[in-house]
Amino acid sequence: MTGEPFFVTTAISYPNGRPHIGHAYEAIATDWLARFARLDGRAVFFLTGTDEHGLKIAQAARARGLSPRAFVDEMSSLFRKMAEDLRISFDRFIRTTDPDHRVCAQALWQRMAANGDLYLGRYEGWYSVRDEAFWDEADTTLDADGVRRAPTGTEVTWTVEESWFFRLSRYQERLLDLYDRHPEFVQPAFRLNEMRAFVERGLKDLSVSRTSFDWGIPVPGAPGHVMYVWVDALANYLTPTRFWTGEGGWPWPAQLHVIGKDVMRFHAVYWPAFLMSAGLPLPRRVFGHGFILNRGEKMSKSAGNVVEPSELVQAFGLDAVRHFLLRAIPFGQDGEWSPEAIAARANAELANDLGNLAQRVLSMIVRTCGGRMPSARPATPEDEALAARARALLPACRSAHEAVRPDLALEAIWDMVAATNLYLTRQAPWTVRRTDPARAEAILWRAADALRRVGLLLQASIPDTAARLLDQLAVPAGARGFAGFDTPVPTGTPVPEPRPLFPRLELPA
RNA sequence: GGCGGGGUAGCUCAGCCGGUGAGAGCGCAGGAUUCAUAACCCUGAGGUCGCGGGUUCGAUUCCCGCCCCCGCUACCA
Repeated sequence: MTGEPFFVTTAISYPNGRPHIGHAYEAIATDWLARFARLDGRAVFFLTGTDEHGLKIAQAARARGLSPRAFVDEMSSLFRKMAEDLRISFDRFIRTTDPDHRVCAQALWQRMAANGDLYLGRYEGWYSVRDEAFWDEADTTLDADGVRRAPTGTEVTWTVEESWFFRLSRYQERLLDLYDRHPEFVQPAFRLNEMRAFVERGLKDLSVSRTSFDWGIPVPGAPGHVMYVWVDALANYLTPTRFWTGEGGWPWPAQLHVIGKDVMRFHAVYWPAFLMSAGLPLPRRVFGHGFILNRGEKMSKSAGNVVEPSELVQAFGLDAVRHFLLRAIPFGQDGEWSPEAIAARANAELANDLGNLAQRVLSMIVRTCGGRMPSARPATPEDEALAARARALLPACRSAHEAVRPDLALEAIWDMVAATNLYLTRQAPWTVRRTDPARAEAILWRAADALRRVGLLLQASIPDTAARLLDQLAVPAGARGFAGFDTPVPTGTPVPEPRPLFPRLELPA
């Protein structure tokens, strides 16, 4: 049931700018997956990090008057800090400048070369000396003065550069076969269709080295060449496996790569082709999530709507942010975000539905049950109905986890919270206890146990709040894994005086 | 242009292979209640189900045309 190891990754971030809510979203969603799997007793390896090579980094560093190395040291630390602030439970924060990653990327390269898939060729295109970059012809303009210019306004000239190429064209059939045999490889499903359509149109070989800049991993045996993005960046997933030594690493393949929809092709086409070339197993799945739009608009510096994750956490608290992102947006779709939406969701669900439920149940237990966990007593049909729902919650959440849909898991959990509130209102233990104290205790026990299960499951999404809830329910630290899902808190266990679980938030002015 | 997906209550969306009075959550308005974080519970809100045709006893659900939106259509990650 729970034996399968779970190696899960985010994409690595390109730290030429500061982390934004999009980075936070991917990290939080993947963190939910990792925490859930750990709670479910699986061996988890959660990898995230930064992709630090390339021209843009070198340019950004120069603009700051820093060496590339000094620049990425600083920028990467911002991403790591973000992950820590968001309580992302990564097992390794990888940097593509890490020594073992360099070895890994070169080992991958050599495997691909050994398979005859890398050859020296020429990369040609419209090159801007000022930008140090090639531009698509479609992006350039031929101005009235007869000069062709890049979007940046700099002059471009047709330039030929020596480059290593990967024989991607060899892999068209094998990729299509992969999509046919393992349609779950690319998710959501509509992305698979896009990837298949892309591959069906025919694949050209891929330029995978550059000589025009040197901030990158050297190509083995090819002085002057550094790897150009794909082999370097994608190899990060392989680095913790130490596949090149055959020992000491986390077992490959990864179960899941969580990525943004913008890097779908690189993970669903190039990456499996690289691995096939290297004779390595493929990851089980690649899941492309959507973007978080600020009031319906993509964030950009020019629009002045860039929000840093730390600001959100400061304004609303970490769990309000985590809860909103996981709950409010169907994972895989784009979603909209606003301060009002975060606060409204937190108030309605964390404070009112959940927090108030905990408060009403626990305060009655403390006040009317002598501060000790009551006992179940014979169950009524209403009790059984609630219990059946509660038991079904773990399987439902497991399904949502398997489907990479935290939103569906949280929907099921909040249905349970609502059912428990309704149960409590209908059973009215505050009235029953005047005539039948034992029955009132049984009702409170039933509600408390539903809350306990909710609390266990919420550890994946809102770990701080969930921990407080479980503390208040007197759930022992050793009984908080899903293995204990059907194990109630023993009758008679002292229950502490409850404190409001989650405060109502005021809207920022 | 090609391929794919969409346009359903103020907002976000459910609505398998056509059929009793078109749903949920949020928001809003009433009510009830007081165990509880003015929370929980109940009720209502009267939406051309994008537009126009067609098939059918009957279509939001099938077919055709049109309008609009979105994704993919290779070297910025």
